Amino acid sequence: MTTETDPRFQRSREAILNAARELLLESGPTAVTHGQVADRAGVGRATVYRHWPRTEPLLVEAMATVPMPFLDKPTTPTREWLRRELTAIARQLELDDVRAVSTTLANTALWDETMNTYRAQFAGILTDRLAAALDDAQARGEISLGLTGRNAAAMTIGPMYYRSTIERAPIDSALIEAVIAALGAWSTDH
Amino acid sequence: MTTETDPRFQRSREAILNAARELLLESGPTAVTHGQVADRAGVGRATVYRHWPRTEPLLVEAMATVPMPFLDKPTTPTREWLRRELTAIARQLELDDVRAVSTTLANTALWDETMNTYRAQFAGILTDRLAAALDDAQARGEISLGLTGRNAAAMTIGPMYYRSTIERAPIDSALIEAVIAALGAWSTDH
DNA sequence: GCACTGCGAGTCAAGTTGTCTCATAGGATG
DNA sequence: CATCCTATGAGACAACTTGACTCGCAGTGC
Repeated sequence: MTTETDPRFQRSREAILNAARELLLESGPTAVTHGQVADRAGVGRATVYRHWPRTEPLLVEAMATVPMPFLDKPTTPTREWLRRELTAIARQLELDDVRAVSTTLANTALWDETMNTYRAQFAGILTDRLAAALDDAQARGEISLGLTGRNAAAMTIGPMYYRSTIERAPIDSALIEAVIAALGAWSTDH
Repeated sequence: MTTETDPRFQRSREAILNAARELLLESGPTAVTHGQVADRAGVGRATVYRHWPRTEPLLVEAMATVPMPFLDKPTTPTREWLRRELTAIARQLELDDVRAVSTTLANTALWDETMNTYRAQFAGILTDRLAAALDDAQARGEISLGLTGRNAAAMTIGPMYYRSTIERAPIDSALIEAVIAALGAWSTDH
């Protein structure tokens, strides 16, 4: 039996990750310390140090346990798929934990390389999936794109992200329709 | 002579604010502690406590010393004014300190009421100024708005903010043109 | 020069951080 | 069931941080 498969190891690991996530959501990234995590998780402080000698990687892994909004596999018509997916992202952004994770990510990534890697990965997935779906829609003649695939992610998710994290107001469907319309000229016969 | 006008008081205050700002930009909000600020500012630790018994208000005031991008007084044609102002905001967002302040604001405001007040104020100024300028442009017949004034700020600043803080990539002029076009139907004779 | 007061340096208790040790008990193996 | 292995909890520990307080000094206005 290796360490990784030991049930005791797994139990501690899960308890620590859950505690770290709860602390992040309740009190912010600064609350994720070895001591507070140990108390919350009901494990010894030494155990937290054994699993994660540094808090940053623990915070990254704890954040990764929060279900983040990603774009699902594209369906046609692309416009309907977009409306559905963006509405889903809007709903997710209303959740405290998604806001906490995304703003913590954007902030801590400025000074922590581990966080920056996670940020780049997160942004890359969204950009790539949206660009691929839109390229496909254009190839099928559903849209004549008004901007590059690279700019599409910023143009669609950007306004919702800003509304949710800076303005801290709900995302109305008019905003979603506006960003969809802003992508280019949609053909009517789809 | 009151305390506030005492040059010694002012000198300490400035040195502390500068040190706090430098620490924020170099190492993030967690680096802004009484001890580190005192060392950096070249003042005694007790002096920092005398001026700011708690670190959050110090952090807020230090952040307020960073020149943030705001929309300048509108000129006509509104489209030109917008292009100029958004380009200025884009340039500002490329600066490390503006990114640091805005992401710190979005993140810490989730758990700190002082920060949340500052965030609301910041967001409100941008939203109001943009809405006023666009309403005026519509009254003058320069644009037929495709969205509410309330959604205009998210639609224009959102994509640039997302590009700069989540994607961490430069803001190209195509993105700026795209957000301007997305606001509505611009008349050609202006 | 004189009175005032902000300041630096230092002290102190309480709490935190990171490391280490050791007895215990959970779990695999036979 | 007996045996071995090892993750764990409890605790000790030094180093450091935090927040509060004291006091002599020196910059400042009069």
